[in-house]
Amino acid sequence: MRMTRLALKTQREAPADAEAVSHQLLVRAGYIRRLASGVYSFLPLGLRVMAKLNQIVREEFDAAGAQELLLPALHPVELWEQTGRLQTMSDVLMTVEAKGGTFVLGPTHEEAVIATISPDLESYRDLPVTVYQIQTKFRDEARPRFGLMRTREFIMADAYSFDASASGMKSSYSRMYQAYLNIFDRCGLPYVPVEADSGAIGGDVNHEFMVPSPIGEDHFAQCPNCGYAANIEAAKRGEAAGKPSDANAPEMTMHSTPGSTTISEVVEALGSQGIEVDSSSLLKSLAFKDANDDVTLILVPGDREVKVPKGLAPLTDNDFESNSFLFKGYIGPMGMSDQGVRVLADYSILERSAWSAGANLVGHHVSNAVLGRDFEVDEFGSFVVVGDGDPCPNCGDALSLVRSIEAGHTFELGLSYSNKISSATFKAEDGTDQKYWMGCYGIGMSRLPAVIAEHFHDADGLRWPKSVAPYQVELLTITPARAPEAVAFTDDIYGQLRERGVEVLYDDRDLTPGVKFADADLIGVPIIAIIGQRGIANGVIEVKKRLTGERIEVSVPDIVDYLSESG
RNA sequence: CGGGAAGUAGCGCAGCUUGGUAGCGCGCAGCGUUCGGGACGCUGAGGCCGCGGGUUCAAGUCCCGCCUUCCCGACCA
Repeated sequence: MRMTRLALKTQREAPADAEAVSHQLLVRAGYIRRLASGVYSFLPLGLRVMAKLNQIVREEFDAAGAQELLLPALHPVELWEQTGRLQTMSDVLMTVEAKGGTFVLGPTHEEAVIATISPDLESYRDLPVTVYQIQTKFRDEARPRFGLMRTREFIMADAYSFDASASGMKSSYSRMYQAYLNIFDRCGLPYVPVEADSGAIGGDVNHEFMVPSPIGEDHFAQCPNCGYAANIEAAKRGEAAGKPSDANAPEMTMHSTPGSTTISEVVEALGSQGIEVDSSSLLKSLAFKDANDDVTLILVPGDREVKVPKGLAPLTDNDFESNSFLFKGYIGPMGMSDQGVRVLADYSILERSAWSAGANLVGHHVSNAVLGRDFEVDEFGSFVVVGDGDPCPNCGDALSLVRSIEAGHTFELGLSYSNKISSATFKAEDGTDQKYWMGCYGIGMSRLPAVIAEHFHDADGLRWPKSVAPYQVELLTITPARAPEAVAFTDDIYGQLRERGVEVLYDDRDLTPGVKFADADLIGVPIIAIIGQRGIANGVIEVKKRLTGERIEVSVPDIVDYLSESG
């Protein structure tokens, strides 16, 4: 493509609303442009990058046995009522009122794919099948940000596997998992597959593909020793080398702490009475109820955030009334088993012998409550949001937290969707109707250019890896208006390279050299060939590798071969 | 949804305190000089100063309401 013909205008300054480097560079270099908050157009260069990424996904998904199709973006609202997600995902759903009724603008396509494909999957003989699409999704994000990173309209590659059994699902899952590894490898990105929480999607086993980044909105915990890696929402801590409880601690003592119902207030109230406590030596005792309204108490250190196990919900004011022995703000673990309350404690509770805690009496807390002497715990486990330095659940080494961007997510859904949609059945070998065992697999395609740009840039601009670059080679002529020989030469090799199928961007604009160099660096094509009268006279062409900054001279007769091989 | 900041030419910004002919840089058009790392001179085009109302002889500027955008938090496949 000749730049004199290319719809492109680079900008020297980034728009004021661009915070992230990727956002600034993609806008400045003319890859994307904002149309509304969280809504971006892909300009010709940006679309070429998307096309490269889409091709990588198609090749790897196809190789894994998946078949491409295209589902609608408009979904009849009834479909979403069936699975209950009209309510559970209402925060992000955008709807359209049309003559034919109400439609959901698909934020994900589990419902739509089942409704579409189930007529073709009537028998166990038809399974397994994996289908995928690359499609625009809509989510009414509370806060779009960082350019392409979090948008309200975005492109996702999403695949769905259908199997006749749990084991079949697992093998479909592992094929797609491998495809994911291949895809991120080919994008040149550093990434870590981590165990994840399934969130609103539901299901059991699932992995997120995380790319470490300072602008990431997620964190995962990683063990440098054994390789354990899990999203902060799913990460578990292990048991530290335990400290035995000290039964010789001073007697448990009650203190008056009126009006102190938060950790910091209690620390202050006790401190003013000369009792040395800080938030880490105060028990945070939180009461939850399960589906049967049975109460569970969870103990974590006062400076830690509790990670609530599935199936438990915080007590409401009504619940406090019906459990008259629980006083909000003054709950402690002492005597709870007598009340029929199950007491769970984080492993970290084992690391200290004497605790301060609520006294189960309004306006009072106790000090020197000792585990095994003054209170009992029914079960220890991982009940905190994991932090830097917590022991790894596998090997006990210190975990570290890594800030990261979620680039992809894979789920074993099991029967969770099939059970909610009546058409999700097939005839099994024994003649009975069975439900599909499903998996789903999503990659945030329109997010990837931003993730890659975050990783591959320098002060001068973008530095695309070859596999996703909009063009492989850029030809840049110096002062074309005064260098007819160089122009004729460049026209010639431009034609030859195109004949060989090399993707070439040709900066034939009659601008001062500085502007052209700066634009080349900004746009970030991996190989830049600089052609001037001077080089031609010396029989050499200067070639710059954008990624490394390396400059080499290639003799004129070799230049086409060189560029088509390295490009 | 809570807290903060901002909307003036395609982009980046000044002008608002103290009301009186709307400016600068980049970009854009023309002419000339330049030409291996974002050159220079001259000329020119381009504005519902976010929207609506109010105060005033007069509002980009003061007052009220609304809208939009960005940041922090909450939320979140």
